[in-house]
Amino acid sequence: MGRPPCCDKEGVKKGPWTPEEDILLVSFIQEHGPGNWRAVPTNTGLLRCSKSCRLRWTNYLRPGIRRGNFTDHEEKMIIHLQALLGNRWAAIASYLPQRTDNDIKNYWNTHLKKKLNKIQSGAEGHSKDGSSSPSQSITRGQWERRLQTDIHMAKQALSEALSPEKLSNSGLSELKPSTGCLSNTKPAAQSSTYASSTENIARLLKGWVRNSPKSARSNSAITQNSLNNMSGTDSVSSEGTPSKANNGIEQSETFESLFGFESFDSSHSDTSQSMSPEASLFQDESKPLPLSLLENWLFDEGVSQGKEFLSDFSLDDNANFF
DNA sequence: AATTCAGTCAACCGCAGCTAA
DNA sequence: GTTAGCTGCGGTTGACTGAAT
Repeated sequence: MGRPPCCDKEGVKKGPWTPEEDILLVSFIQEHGPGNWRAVPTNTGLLRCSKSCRLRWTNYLRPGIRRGNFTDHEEKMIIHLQALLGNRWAAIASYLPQRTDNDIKNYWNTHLKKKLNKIQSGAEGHSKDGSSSPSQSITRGQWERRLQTDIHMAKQALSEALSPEKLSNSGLSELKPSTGCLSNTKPAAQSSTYASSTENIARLLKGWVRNSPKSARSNSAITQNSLNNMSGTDSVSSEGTPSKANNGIEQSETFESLFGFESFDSSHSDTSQSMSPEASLFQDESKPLPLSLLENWLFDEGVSQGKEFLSDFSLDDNANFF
């Protein structure tokens, strides 16, 4: 009612972003901070839909994004979190603040799925029964035991993964601040057309915090920063004040705070409407979320949502198991 | 050297939830 | 209370690249 349309379908540019477009977008965000995406195309002159601008920012230009090779630890975390959370990439990404949900999703689809399939088919190859399909070849009991084992391992690995000592000692220690806010591990594949320009964008962003964006951020912007990105490397902290996080320089600190769930401090309480259920749950805690809470939540919701596999589990089994 | 194939990933699409008018 | 817009999310697509033939 009376609102201008999000983006006109005609006259909207699609496809890969050019360095010039990125610069426009970054300069706008430098000035105004992320959020209010609707205003971006009109104010910058970009012939892009606001959605596209947001995506470009969150998946590519946002400071603190780590690109390229996933560490073993990250890989394990993704596998285990996926086992627990399902394809909730945004939720998973919140545990890996330097990775975008898109990246994690891509990595899952291109690497991990295959890897797991291989492992699975390898395992199935051992349990030969010959007469029926692999999935039918194991008895229900065997299947349940295997599932229990998997879940147990996932649970263990997740709690290990989320323990601070592990974080500092593990591959995640690689999350130490790097020289640039944008990745320097850009795969060669992309470098041909654009990698060098991301460096330029990175340079542009370096002065971002110094000229920190106007703190006035819409709730949605804060929500986006705190949840979608969760990196804390956006210049807008909770309460909309410039944080000391700057261009990914404070990444390890960010990581700490993430895993301490400090990002969900009470100042975000007004953003809960747009949060995912798990995010809302976390946010209400405003302190480290015990794994058991997460699990409880998962099982509260999980049975009804895509976790039907658990419904074959007796509740007693679950109770004993967890 | 040319062609085909497979892998990767940035970007788009459509939906759902929320909010403003 | 209703409608329409905004944002976020997950699934999917398609362009690009390198390897294989």
